[in-house]
Amino acid sequence: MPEILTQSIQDYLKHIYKLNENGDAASTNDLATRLNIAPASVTGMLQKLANSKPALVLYKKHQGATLTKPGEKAALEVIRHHRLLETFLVTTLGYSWDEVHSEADKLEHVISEDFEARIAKALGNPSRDPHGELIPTADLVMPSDESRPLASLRTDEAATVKRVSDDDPALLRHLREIGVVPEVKLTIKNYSEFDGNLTIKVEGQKSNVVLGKEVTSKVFVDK
Amino acid sequence: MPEILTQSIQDYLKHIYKLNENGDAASTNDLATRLNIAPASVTGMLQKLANSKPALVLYKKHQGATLTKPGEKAALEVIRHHRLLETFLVTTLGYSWDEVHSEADKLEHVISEDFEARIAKALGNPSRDPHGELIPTADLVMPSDESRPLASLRTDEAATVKRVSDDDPALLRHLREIGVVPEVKLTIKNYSEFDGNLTIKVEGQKSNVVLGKEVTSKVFVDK
DNA sequence: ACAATAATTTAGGTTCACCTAAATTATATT
DNA sequence: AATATAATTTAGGTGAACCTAAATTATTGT
Repeated sequence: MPEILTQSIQDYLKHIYKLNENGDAASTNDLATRLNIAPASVTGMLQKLANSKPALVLYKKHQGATLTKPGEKAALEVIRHHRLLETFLVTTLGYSWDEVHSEADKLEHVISEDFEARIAKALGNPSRDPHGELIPTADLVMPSDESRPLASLRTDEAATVKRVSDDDPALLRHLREIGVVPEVKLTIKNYSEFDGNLTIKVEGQKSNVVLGKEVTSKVFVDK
Repeated sequence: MPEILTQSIQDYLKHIYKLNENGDAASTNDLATRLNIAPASVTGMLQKLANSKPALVLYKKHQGATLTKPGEKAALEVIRHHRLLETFLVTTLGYSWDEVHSEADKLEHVISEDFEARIAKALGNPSRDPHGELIPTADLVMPSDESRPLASLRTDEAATVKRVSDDDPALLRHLREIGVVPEVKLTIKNYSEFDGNLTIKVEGQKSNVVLGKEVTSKVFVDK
């Protein structure tokens, strides 16, 4: 039924996409948490999205939702808008990387394809946003991502920061302060079995930092 | 009741403001036409806006609506957003003046005060948009406008174009073609009593043009 | 295996902003 | 002044996207 993709539907698809990236179907509860709405409301919407033609999600009771091809294309369109906008806000209007997320969350739903094309061109068709996150291409293909969580590294391993999660401004300000930004190299000095903390030497920083899983699961690196 | 100004309410206030500029209260029918909705829906919304606290409009049955102070401030905020955005799109993204209106109509409702401040600064706090329309100041005061419709001029009068209506792309393309843009000088060569047509010599153009009231009522000039 | 707990769904609202059709009120014509 | 016409309002919907409370289904610990 939704030949019109409302703002709300776009948000559902975007979050289902992100939850699907971790391998499994997006659960009702996880979606409710991320969308800040009641689980019961999510059930209703998933049923609607699954029964629309074309179906945007694949949904089996109690087993969460997965995107169909059309649903994935729609999700990638929103994500492309979001990441291009974040890049644009930083590059053109001097926003810092912790300030762009909420602004992009509102703008992503209202810009035209023309606007998208114009900022993409003005920015030189970037492949990553200011947080290092990959930008879907104009034909809505998500480039492959080799990076893995910083949390998966162990003592003496070295790697390069590729991207960080963009949705927590406080975390972003902290990461900037300790120099953990895309393309910076780092080395693991110690791994603690008990709490999963990592002691890390960051390229260009005098002293080591100790980061917990809350942080290291949101930073992604390449070897 | 609306301590939250929905997109829809913002649109009502903006259009009531523009209708009020012509001296009289905004009628139910005129609003319905401009908002592309049924007159009955307008009545409902005007009642709501009049009964909200603070009241955003002054409304008496069958006599149309006028903005209250809070309503006017809210309207000017939307208009400031719109006109700054139009200026930004033209200056920064290379849009032409006939392409910006619909994009700004969507963006005006979602940008933050921070975004507004950033583009205002980047543009050097402009006082007019690309169509010459005055931009309300940051403290939401509309600068006074001395201009009058081109349609009010008569044979041998000369004037400078100050602004043109921004909402009809086809008209804007035509005006650009014949050189009728802000700050251009022109002289009335003839006025026709029968149809109100004006024959006009536009500065920098070889031949005169004849414009009907549909056009001359949407171009504003200063002596 | 069975109860306790957690996750999910169903059922029955609500609000917002629109709609149509019918009734009413204003305005204009003669 | 009476009537035709136009503008406006009332009344009674609708669909989208939420909500809460209760019921159901899954999962987990012992």
